[in-house]
Amino acid sequence: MTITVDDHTDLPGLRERKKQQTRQAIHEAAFRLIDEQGVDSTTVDQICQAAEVSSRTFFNYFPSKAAAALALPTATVSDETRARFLAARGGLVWALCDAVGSGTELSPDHARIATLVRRHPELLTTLSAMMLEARSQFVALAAERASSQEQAELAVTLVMAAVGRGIRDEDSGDSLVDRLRHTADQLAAVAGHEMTAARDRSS
Amino acid sequence: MTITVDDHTDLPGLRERKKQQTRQAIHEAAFRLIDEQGVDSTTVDQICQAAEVSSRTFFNYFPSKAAAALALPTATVSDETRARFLAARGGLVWALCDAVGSGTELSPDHARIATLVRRHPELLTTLSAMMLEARSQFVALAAERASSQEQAELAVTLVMAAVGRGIRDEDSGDSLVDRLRHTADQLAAVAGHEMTAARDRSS
DNA sequence: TGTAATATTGCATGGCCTGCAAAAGCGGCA
DNA sequence: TGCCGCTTTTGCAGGCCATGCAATATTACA
Repeated sequence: MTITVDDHTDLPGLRERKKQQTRQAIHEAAFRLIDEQGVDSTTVDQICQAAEVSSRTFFNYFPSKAAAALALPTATVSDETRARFLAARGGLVWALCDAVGSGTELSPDHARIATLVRRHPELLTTLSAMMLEARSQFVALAAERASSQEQAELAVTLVMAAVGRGIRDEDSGDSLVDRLRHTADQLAAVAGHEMTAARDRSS
Repeated sequence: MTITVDDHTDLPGLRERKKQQTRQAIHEAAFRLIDEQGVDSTTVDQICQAAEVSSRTFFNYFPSKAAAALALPTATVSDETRARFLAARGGLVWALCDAVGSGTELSPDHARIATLVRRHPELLTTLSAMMLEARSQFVALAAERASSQEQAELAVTLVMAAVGRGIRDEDSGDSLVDRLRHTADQLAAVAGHEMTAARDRSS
């Protein structure tokens, strides 16, 4: 007789738990060391020693030390995010801020990561590379609600640009989603203002 | 008796000319090989062989093969660009489009480079890293005309976001500067539209 | 022509990252 | 408990990228 646990909770099993544990250990070590010493002065081997894994294992989990320090989920649009986006009321950009923001926010400790990025701007290139990676997915998502492909791309471009700012001022009590919306609003203001004036001028 | 050339044209001298020539040779080789084989399949040594320089010399000119293929000028705000920006009429974003666009346009063959980037998206990360590098300079520039530091940063954020788009549709006959302005305009439209609606809703 | 300045090169070094195959650990089953 | 299939971890080999240093070649100029 198999002694399986009776409840229907998908308990992950020892295997999966250990994997997450290893991943977390690597991330923790990378985070701490890079925060203390900076990116360039920290070697992968150092991180491996601290996390007690082989360097080969390290690269099974992360493609680079910077990625390990950030440990952002593969910025994939989850089904849940997608459903919420499609159901959300409000405009395209408004809803997109929610999708992007909450997706990023999923990371257990995005506040810590934002601080790390602020203290070590070298990480910005890695971060923006990751966002670039995710971009096409968000465009596809946006296209499901946009009136045109172009509008979808523009909206994503705007929100992605806002992320850079939204991550910086972590201090304000607002959630990342709200900060994204606020920044998008400001961007529209700073441009729209004079742009409409310019359009008048040129016509 | 010194036999100096009499005219006041700053002719560069043999030394400088050779340097530019070497730089150009490296760029040309990197461009061609990467266009043919992709970034990852092209090694620095291949580029060096094609350009007939040692690999050590390669790194005296460019920090990476991707940078060599793009060969964008160190995206520094030239005095001329700065002067034109300060003198320009029109709004902050409007003028900034000119500064960023013409600065990028200085590259002798930005059209070729835009095509290369489109054909090899891996180069996007390098490109955006370069833009990130230049960002602070443009923020400083913008601050000289902006009413606040925040406005300066927002304006630069917007224009930089537009660059990504502006580089893509090289086809339209417009200049990069005009395309930047157009995109900034669109961005403002796509956001401003619903954002003001949202603001009304939340108040 | 001779000297100073600068550019190029070779060499050594260290770090990053990947593929491959062996070893170790986990999961189920009798 | 003991065995078998699967997944993860590890070691190793190897290639590439990138930088510092010192020697050499080239240019500038008097």
